[in-house]
This record gives sequence, structure tokens and C-alpha cells, in this order.
Amino acid sequence: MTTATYHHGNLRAALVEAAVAVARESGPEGLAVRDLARRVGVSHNAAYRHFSDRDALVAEVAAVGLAELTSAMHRRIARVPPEDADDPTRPARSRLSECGRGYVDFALAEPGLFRVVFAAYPQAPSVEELPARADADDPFTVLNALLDDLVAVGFLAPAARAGAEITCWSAVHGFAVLHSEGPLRQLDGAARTAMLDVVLDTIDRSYGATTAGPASPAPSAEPRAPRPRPDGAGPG
Amino acid sequence: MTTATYHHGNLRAALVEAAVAVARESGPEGLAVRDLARRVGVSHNAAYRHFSDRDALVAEVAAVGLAELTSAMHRRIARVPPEDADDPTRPARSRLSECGRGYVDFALAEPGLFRVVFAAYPQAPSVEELPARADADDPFTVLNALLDDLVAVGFLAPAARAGAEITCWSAVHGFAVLHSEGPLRQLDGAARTAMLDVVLDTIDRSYGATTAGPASPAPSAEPRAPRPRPDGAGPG
DNA sequence: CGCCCGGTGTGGACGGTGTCAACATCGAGG
DNA sequence: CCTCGATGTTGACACCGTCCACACCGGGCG
Repeated sequence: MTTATYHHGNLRAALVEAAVAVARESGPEGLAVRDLARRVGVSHNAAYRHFSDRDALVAEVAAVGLAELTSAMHRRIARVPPEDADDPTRPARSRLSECGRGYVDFALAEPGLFRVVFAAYPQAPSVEELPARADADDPFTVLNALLDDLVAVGFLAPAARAGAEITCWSAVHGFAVLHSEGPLRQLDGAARTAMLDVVLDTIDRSYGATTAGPASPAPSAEPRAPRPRPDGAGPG
Repeated sequence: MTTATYHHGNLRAALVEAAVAVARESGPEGLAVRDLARRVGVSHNAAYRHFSDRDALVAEVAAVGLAELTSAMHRRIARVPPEDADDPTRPARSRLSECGRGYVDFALAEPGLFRVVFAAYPQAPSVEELPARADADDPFTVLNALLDDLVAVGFLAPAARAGAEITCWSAVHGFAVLHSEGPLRQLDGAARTAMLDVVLDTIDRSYGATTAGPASPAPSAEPRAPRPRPDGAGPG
């Protein structure tokens, strides 16, 4: 804690910290303003000097969770070897898979935080405004960059690029939700891993078919220069 | 209402009916036992003669929602013509797509009910016990039947059948969650429809590739046997 | 130096919730 | 007819979010 300068010092930070701890094991419905105030050793209502609403506090926790989620993805992505002698498309494809695995890992390891994140997730940016925030560090931006790489490498047909981000996000998010606290919550770990492999392979196979098969209009457009990979370790 | 035989008559049914109505527009967090009792014109606590818990009441609503969800899927599936002169695999493939569209339709049309369903969804049956309940009428069973059809028709390789139910469910459920009350909630209808088409086409293309090419995540850059082209899926 | 003001924390109140316990009512069956 | 069990009522308790009035305390101004 930084030096206590006032009555309590840094109540706001203490509240957020406590809230994150509670959210980890109870999810969003476990977050109660009064309870958090009690934990921090302050009277109820004190929190309202720092957060207009309970929702504002939850949003703060969601921001922390979102950062952790993003960093979990980055960590997984960074483990992929940058080159493959046999297949030049493999690194980009593996990065996409690992990105999904990082997402699911987080959802399973921190189901409470994960649910808080999606109880108050900010609007995903529209496709038009994406370039403007290409430097942002959130799961959707990371995913889009990886898909662009997949096109640049010549694996994903440019014509199939549109909507790919929604497809990947949907598949991985659905998997995460169904398994972390949904109807598939009590599958054992091994089966779960195998199932996730199937999901990711299904997408990979489909995207490979866009360049190889007769599936889409023009099988080829020359690959663009690969963008620098955002392997930043992230905060936390 | 059936003839009132007692103090109130059929309180239980009245409570469930009111609860479903509330859930439609407020989701699970809008369901309050006291409020429902008030709406039905009965004192609080009366409900506890019929439901042990608030959770028990929510579960009842979830059952109603699950039935509606299943029926939405059936309705969509039933619209697919049973035969296609050009391509014998098309009906089964279209049924799978329509099944997904029915799922998403329901999630978008009834976001509150949809969320109640997945706030308390029963455990999905394991693969072993599936045959035993092949006659059950729930989304997971329907999906499995359609995937079996896809194998029978020769479109989906038997080796790729395992895990396909999880893949399809994940993709469609994720899409539904992200769009119905998630970060993509304010996409306009046309874009949404197009995105769902992409998701479903991605799966269709991948499954079509399982009968033609190597099923493993091998590079598979070379062109493959001529597969009937999985162009836009449906009689949307 | 002293006073005031605004940021911060306190205490109380109101209406809402789930749930338990005691009581009242009413219909069916002995 | 009378009892008994199923059903509904009333009251209470402990929580919750939030609004209000008040108390504190330190820094900036006179």
C-alpha cells in the first residue's frame, strides 16, 4: 500500500483489491458493497465516496479481469516458436490456437472473474474503428491481429477473413462458458482438453480449406507483410 | 386456469406463469419470490409451500425456457426440404445449420429466458449415456442426432464425429451469448445474420473437408479431392 | 496564526430481498 | 362431526443498495 495520507489512506484501491479477491471465488453476484466495506474495515457507504454505484465497482473488477484474461492469452501465444521449417503457415496457425487455449484456461482457472468480465464487457468495436485501436490490448484486438497474420501467411483466404473474428470468438467463448460454469462444468480435465483440441482443429481445418479447396471465390491473393507480433507479456 | 379448488386454486402454476413472464423481460436476476407472490395476489412466503427455494422456482422457469428453446430449434429444422436432387448431403447439412439458427433466434428473441435456462442448466449427459436418452427432447440430444445423420449421409467422417457436438454447441452458444446480452449486443440484425452465416459455413466447410482430406491437423496445403462446394447454407 | 471549505468517512433510515417460525384457515377423510 | 394435513398469513431476522444529515480533518486563504 502506498503511504496512507488520509483517513483510511487509499480506500479505493483497497476496495478494488478486496472486490477482486471476492469475485475470484464468488463471481459477480458475490460482490456486495457493504460486505467489501466491512472487509476493508470501513463503514458501509464509505465506498460511495469512490464509486457512484455498485455497478461502477463491478466495472472496476471487470477491468482487472479483462487485463488478466488478455495477459493469459499473450502468455500462451508467446510460447509458440516463431518459425517452422516444414510449414511456414504453422506458427500463425498455432498462435491462433494458443490464443483460444489461453482464453479457455483463464475461464476455467478463474470462473468468478471471468463471469464478472462478461457481466459488464464494453462494446466490442465495430470493424470500421478497429484500425484506430490496433494498439489496444484486449482479447478482441489480439484475435483480430492473429487472423490478419493468418491471411498474410496465405493460410486463410482473404475472402474468408470477414466474420472470422466472430467465428473464433464465438467458438472459444461458448466453449469457455459451457465448461467453466455451464452444463459441461463437470467434465474431467483430459476430456476437456481433447474437446478443445477438436474445436480448434475444426476451425483450422476450415480455414485451410479456404485456400486449398474450391470453397471460396478466389483462392489466392498475395500475402501481405506480416505485422509485428504483439507478444507483450502484458500487465500483471 | 383450471377450477380453483382451494384457497387460491393453483398457486404453483400461477407463480410459474408469472415467473416466466418476468423472466422474459428481466432475466434471472429479476426473479424475486416476494415480487411474484405480490403479482399473483398472495402473501410472501406462500410460494414456499410449493418451492423449497428461490432456486427451485428459477429451475422451473428454466425448464419452460429449455422447452421453448428446443421447440424453436425443431421449428427451424422442420422447414428444411427432406431431399435435394443435386446433393444428397445437403438436407442433413441444412438441418444442422437451421438447428443453430433456431438456437440463436431464441436467444435473441428471448434473452431473459435464455439466460435463465443457462443459469441452471442440468448436466449434459456423458457420451456413454447418450443412447439411453436418445428419445429425450433437449437441444443437446437434437444436435447429436443431426450430427449422426451427417455421418450417415457420408458428409462428416466418422473419425471426426467425436467432439463435433461440443464444437457445434460451443460455436452457436458462444454466438448467442455474445450477441444476446454480451459485448456484441448492439450489432444490427443484418450484420448479425451475415455473421451467423459465416459461423455456420465455417463448420460446414470443415466437416466437408473431413471426408476429403487428412483429418489430423496436418498442414494440408495441397489441393484436395473435389468436394461439393459448401456454398451459402440455407433457405434463410 | 486562524478560519473555512471540501474531500472523506460515519451513522441512521428506507425499501427491497430470502428465509425461518408460529399461527390461521379450509377441505377431505376417518 | 371432528380432526389432521395441506395451504396461506403474519411477523421477524439478517442481509442488500442507496439516500441523507452529520462529523472529521487537512490544506488553502485571509
